[in-house]
Amino acid sequence: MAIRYTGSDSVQPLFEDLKKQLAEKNIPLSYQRLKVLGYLVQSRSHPTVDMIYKDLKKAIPTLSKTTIYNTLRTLMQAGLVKGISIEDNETRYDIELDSHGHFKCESCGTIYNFSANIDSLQVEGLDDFKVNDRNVYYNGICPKCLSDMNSNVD
Amino acid sequence: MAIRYTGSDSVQPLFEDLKKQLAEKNIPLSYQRLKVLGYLVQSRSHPTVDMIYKDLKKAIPTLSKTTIYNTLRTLMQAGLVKGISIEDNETRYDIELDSHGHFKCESCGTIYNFSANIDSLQVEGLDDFKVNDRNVYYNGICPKCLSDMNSNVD
DNA sequence: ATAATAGATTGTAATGATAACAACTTTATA
DNA sequence: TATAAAGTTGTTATCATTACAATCTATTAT
Repeated sequence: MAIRYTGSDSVQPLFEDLKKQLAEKNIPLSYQRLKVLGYLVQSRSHPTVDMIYKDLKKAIPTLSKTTIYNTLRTLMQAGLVKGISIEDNETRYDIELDSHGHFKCESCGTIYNFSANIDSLQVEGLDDFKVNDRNVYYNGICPKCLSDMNSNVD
Repeated sequence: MAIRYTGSDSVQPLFEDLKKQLAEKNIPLSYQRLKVLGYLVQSRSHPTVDMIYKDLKKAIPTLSKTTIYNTLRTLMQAGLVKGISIEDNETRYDIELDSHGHFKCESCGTIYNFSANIDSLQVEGLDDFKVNDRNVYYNGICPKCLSDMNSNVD
């Protein structure tokens, strides 16, 4: 399977580490920010702003969508969160961990992580460029949808 | 330099080849479609819909933006054109050639091509996935902006 | 050549994600 | 406790993209 970082045992330490990183950067963790960060850490589902909003709204009825946008911008500027846009109008957000690729299923829309050693990619002609970030996006059909398709063929 | 496919000598054959491909797929080339395709081939600048529209509007005053969208969708479905979305709300369009990476300058917004051997990338965990497309997106500062920054330091 | 039909183009209106902004609330500081 | 700074909220504005209906163009059959 391609999904990584899903072991629930790794969630808690990760969360603690992120909180520490924010403290070090003097970014105060309000209740809302804490919840957004916790959502990203625990779901690991590359959610959209709307997904985060709808889910957290249950626990925080006064929550505003603007706060989600603001918080995500703050977390991105702090380098803890990354926005990923795979040919979709809605940006998705992911905790910034060690380099990994993203696979988007064209059938169900799910975005999977997969292990990718970005240093192994042979590139040419970037000698004079200052590279800050490297992303790998794949598209295709995920195993789940592949088997669904096969069982629906008549 | 990272830019490829800019030799003007290669533009004409490329254009002819694309026209042939379209003919083979029974996609009629209207005047508008021809112009859009020609724009993509000759500029190789990863334009947005608006850029294409504004530029072609000069030559075709009756041109509609919807036609640009329609044409690009048609060309994408035919596999000749690819939409690329590097963390920007506006989709950019590129002629589909042999695999190459895209570099977006965070300062000036220009998107450069660079040579990338996507087969060399070491990935893991995609055995059960059907991969249809692979993309590599880099971010950073381009040489031009780098030198501008240096000369502006006081 | 002409009529019928399918497809392409156009302009307008609708949708939906994101940003701008001002008012209000909370937290930190003196 | 008073004051300032920052965070949150709701509303409004913006802008890319899509939906849709009307018009135009090209192709095919008569």
